[in-house]
Amino acid sequence: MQSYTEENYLKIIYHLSAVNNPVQTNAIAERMQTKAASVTDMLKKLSEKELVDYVKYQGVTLTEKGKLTAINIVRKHRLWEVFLVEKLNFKWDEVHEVAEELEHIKSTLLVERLDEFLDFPKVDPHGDPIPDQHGNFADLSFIKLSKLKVNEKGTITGVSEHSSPFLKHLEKLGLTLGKKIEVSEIIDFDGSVELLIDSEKLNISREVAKHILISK
Amino acid sequence: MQSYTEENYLKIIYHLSAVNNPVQTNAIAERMQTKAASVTDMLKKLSEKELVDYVKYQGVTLTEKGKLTAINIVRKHRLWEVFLVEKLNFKWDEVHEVAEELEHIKSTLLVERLDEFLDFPKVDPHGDPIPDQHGNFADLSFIKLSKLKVNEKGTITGVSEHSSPFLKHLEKLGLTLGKKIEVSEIIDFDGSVELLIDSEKLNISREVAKHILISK
DNA sequence: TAAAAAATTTAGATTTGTCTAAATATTAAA
DNA sequence: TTTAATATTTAGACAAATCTAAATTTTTTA
Ligand SMILES: [Mn+2]
Ligand SMILES: [Mn+2]
Ligand SMILES: [Mn+2]
Ligand SMILES: [Mn+2]
Repeated sequence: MQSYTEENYLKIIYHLSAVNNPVQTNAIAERMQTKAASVTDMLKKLSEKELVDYVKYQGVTLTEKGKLTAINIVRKHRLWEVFLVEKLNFKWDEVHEVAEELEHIKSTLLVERLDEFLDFPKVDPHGDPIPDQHGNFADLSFIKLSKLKVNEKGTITGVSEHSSPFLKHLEKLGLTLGKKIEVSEIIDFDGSVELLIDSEKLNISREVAKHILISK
Repeated sequence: MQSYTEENYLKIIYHLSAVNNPVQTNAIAERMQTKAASVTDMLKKLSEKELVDYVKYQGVTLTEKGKLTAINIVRKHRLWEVFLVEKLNFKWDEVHEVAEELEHIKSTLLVERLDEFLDFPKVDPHGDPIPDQHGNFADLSFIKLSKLKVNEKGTITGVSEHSSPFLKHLEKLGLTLGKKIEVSEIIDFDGSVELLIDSEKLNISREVAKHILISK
């Protein structure tokens, strides 16, 4: 059994390793809002428990056991986010903090019943895929909206930035999951993107476009 | 803000003080499954935070602030139990352990939305009253089934023992909340009670009868 | 009311997770 | 390829919550 803290380390290592493997001490420290020295201590402990492979100065990789543990936490996090939005009418920018706490509740029965109650959702309110109880993800293919060319069409199916200000901004612009969009123009001057949504024109910054995920 | 551990102490002091006020160190130690010395340490800390009034060797009492904190945890515990039974099809003997974890989740919005989602329940799956957000309980009056005389009738509205074996036993006997019963005989020999439920006779031990709560 | 028993507190350690400052290793630059 | 910069680890401390063993206080019993 892992502590709350150990679970958070595993989850963060899991997310970071998607970008860069093995994962570096400083990267973990930044995400955990702690100091590198504390991370080193924890890596030794997780290594002792065979949840990570850790080589001094070289970085850390999850073992199979560590990976499954991490994925299970991600599963719980995302299921709770769906619950909060679908059943308790939370906004998509309000769920993350609470899910950070709920993801540590231990009962397996609870998770499986929650999954069933929510009708086995495949994605969370931000379009992130929800792994099944064996840790398998349905593979969804996304493209960044910023990669689309003029006249290309697609549907908003995710976001790669989860901060409340960003999500609220999208909401205000009407850029929510499921919306169909078409790129009508890409402005030379600043790279901003002009979209057609419901036959209305809308200009968004390149920065925003980079964090909107599209499927065709 | 209190730690998970502090919250558990406050909740236990709250429950114990209903039986015996001020609450004694050893009583707390037993309920917390810890040692008296650890309790003394924590009482000093809670006293420091003005959550309890503590006099060395004399025992401890909750302050108004401590009491409200404790009641809020009880509120969350019971709401989550309702959720587990009503929405996730848990049995009444399966909910307590999970609720022990869920009761510490911090979001106020979550609690109020959950309350609404559950349609503002007044009692939990064991018949225990759920306080409102201000800490007020609807006052329900119970009598122990063991206090009823022959020919008296009533409805099962609660239990005063929450262990899984006891609850499963009641379930098997059909003695669930809402059932109407009548005492048809009290056996001299062992004090056991003969009931009429749905015109069927059922004999239960005095020990069981003591933990079933009746309203008329 | 003095001794014995029970309850409680203090003293001193331990574990977990954290920190700062100093030492060491790795990587990048000159 | 030596030096400088960056990344990481070690050493030593600390706060929270716990424990055991010993000391103290309160309560009960004789
Ligand atoms: Mn999230
Ligand atoms: Mn999410
Ligand atoms: Mn309970
Ligand atoms: Mn209950």
